[in-house]
Amino acid sequence: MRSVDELIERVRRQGGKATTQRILIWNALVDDMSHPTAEDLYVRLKSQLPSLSQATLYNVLNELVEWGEIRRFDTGDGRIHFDPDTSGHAELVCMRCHKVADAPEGAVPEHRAPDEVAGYRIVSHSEQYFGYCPDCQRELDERSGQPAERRARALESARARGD
Amino acid sequence: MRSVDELIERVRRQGGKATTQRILIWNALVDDMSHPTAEDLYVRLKSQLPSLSQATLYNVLNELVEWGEIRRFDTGDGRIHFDPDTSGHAELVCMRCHKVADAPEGAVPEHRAPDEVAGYRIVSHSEQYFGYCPDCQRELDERSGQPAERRARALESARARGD
DNA sequence: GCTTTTGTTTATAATCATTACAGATATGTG
DNA sequence: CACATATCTGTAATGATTATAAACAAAAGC
Repeated sequence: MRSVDELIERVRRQGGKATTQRILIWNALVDDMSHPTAEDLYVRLKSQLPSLSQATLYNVLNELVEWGEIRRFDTGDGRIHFDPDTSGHAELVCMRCHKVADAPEGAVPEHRAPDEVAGYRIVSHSEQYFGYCPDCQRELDERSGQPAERRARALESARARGD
Repeated sequence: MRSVDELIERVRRQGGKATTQRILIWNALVDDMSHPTAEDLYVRLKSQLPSLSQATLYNVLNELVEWGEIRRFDTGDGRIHFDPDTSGHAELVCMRCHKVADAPEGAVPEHRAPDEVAGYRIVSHSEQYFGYCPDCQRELDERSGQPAERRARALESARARGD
């Protein structure tokens, strides 16, 4: 399902309604490769539809996840990130700054999920590589000579600054 | 790192201290294949060390994750689950009841993470298959003839009951 | 062994993402 | 056009996780 028409068809088939909100959210998401959080999307969508409530956004995101149309994943930053790309690629997640990047083609094994595994009906699958991005490696190395306490404090304030 | 001695050595090497709490939490985790949440662990450990605080548990879990000694992952139930098994196997997660099972050997491709991908220093990796477990498939099928509203309500109360 | 240093723990308060709720609204249908 | 009902909105509630500051305990030095 990549077009709005298919979304509408699916909703209707289940006895649901093709609302402005569903269509808006789907359109915002379908081409978004930035791994946005719910908050990211809310800020963006609010300008297009000022009446939009967070509850609706969460509801629609959850149903899209349940249908396997988008994926949700955790990067360790305390929010859920969403991704419309269900093609089977992996993400690279920095455990220090929580940046997310798609693993470059061919860098790691890729594969589609089977429809069924051990009796489970599979609708999506998700793979993440956790580690430290080049920038954070550099910063960690610079601090490695310092006493442990200062190191910890520096790390904390780096987090506070904005991840 | 699979023994307490190695844990202690690692902590010391970083200028840290081998505390009762770190050792206790590591021991509780190292053989636990149940994909526990922080709350699960807290309840269990509290009986062994009544003074243990949640903050400490979270601190230690976070450091173990940062070291790549355990993995954290999201099942969609609103809490983080932890797993000491870093061997590269995948999890099966039910999107309705949020049960977690290890994918059986050979059911899906398995592989170790490389140490480096696209400049990221990788310390762990995590793969989940999301879908519906046999039990939930059965329940969803039973309800599929009913009007949409009743279906939604039934699902909600199933969630409320206890996932 | 005893003291000092400093990393860690504890208890509690605060945060903040997400969900629940109840009334208002909009969609699809006849 | 009117009806039935799925969905939306705004707000309150929830609950997992994190921040904070004082108390504690491990390691190092003497």
